[in-house]
Amino acid sequence: MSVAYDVLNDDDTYHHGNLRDELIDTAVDVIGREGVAALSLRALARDLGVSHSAPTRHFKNKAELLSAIMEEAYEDMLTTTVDAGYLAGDNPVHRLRAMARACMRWHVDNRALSEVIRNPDVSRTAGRNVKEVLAAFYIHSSRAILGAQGQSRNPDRPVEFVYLSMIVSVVGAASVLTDPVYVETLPALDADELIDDMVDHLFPLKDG
Amino acid sequence: MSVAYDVLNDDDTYHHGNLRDELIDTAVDVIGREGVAALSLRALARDLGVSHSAPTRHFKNKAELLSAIMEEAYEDMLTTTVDAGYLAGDNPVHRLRAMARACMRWHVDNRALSEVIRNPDVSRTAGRNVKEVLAAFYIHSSRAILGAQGQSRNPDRPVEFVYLSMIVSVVGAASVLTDPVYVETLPALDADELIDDMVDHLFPLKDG
DNA sequence: CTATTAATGTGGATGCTGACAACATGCTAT
DNA sequence: ATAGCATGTTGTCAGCATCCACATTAATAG
Repeated sequence: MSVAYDVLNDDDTYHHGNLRDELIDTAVDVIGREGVAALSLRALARDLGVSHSAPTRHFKNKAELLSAIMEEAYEDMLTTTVDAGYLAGDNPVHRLRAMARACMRWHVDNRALSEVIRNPDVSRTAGRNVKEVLAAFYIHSSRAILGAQGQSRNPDRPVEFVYLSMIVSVVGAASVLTDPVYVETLPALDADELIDDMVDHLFPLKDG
Repeated sequence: MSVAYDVLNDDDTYHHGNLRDELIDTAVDVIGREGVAALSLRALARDLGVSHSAPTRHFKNKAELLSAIMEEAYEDMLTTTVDAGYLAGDNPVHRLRAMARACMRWHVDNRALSEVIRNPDVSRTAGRNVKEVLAAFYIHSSRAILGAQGQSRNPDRPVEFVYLSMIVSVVGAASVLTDPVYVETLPALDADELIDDMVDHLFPLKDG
């Protein structure tokens, strides 16, 4: 009894074919433009020309969609950061600096994803996957930190604290650099300069 | 004791008497327990034993309520930080350290308020008031930073960058210390220790 | 002290959203 | 071919934000 459909969509197949991925993509799009609060499963479905409850097949609810985005985001952040470390060569200090810089840049370059993983309402739903990624992140980072400490950078500061300083700086920079209030309040806030400045003070090139 | 209770119990007055303030209070309560996403004007109205559209008289919509909370939060954060600076005495380094520590503590001690002012969906609605508070915050901070630089702390680093480092550390620490994922992932994460450690590295007591 | 007005709270209506259930379609393997 | 499964559709319901007309109280002017 589906003649009505053919009138509505001429060349459309019944199945969308790639709904899950496109849901995530357009969701990230919407978040980047209007924020997490503006996200609506029904609006997403409309945008993709699909019935209002089609997303249910892929994400039981809104929290699950955001959770999936968070997982992908964390994985992307991890690989980006670790890759930058390896590309930086063998000098431990250079490697650590490259990792910190890459991680900060990732947040600035992926505003929407960063906003999602920094959202408490989302991170409250984090599962084992996310925690494993963060554990891996900690391992990679602490290895690099130990290497840099071998070159007399903060040699007697506990590794966990150095790691936390890095994370805190990254997350804080992401918050400040993407927050419209700070961006408007502070004159000439250039992301690259701030990132360089912070990395220099976290892990200085010269001995301190 | 409070008027609200009498209204709830038997002495049914038509007017609530203090609805605006109690809306804010219980909203902060809810946010602290369940997060911003769980906030609902109707649920607030129910909790306060008032009709579902009574809040409209005080806040046109949810965004306006959150905006009001943000304003109060910023003001509270400013005065707490500035007061701590004055109480720390005349030594500029001590003063700056006290301010940074107080600001971090404020975020940790006021999880819900901190969550609100770090929420991009909320800060997008920030008005002149909030921006003026932040401008005042910058003035107070940069004065303290200039004083500390007179004692050879980061003497040739631009004031704005030192200020931003402080803000970034504060905001980042707030994010990390209140994020369940990080709290669970990292072993024995003590807020006080981390704050002390970060303040020591931001504004060291000894010359560096 | 009273009458008028502004502030505050009520109740109902509408439209959007999340969530669930029953049904339809197309792919794949046997 | 056909059974089973993944995917998409329609229908429905409850919760919520928001708007509106109306009721009650508080404040104030005369």
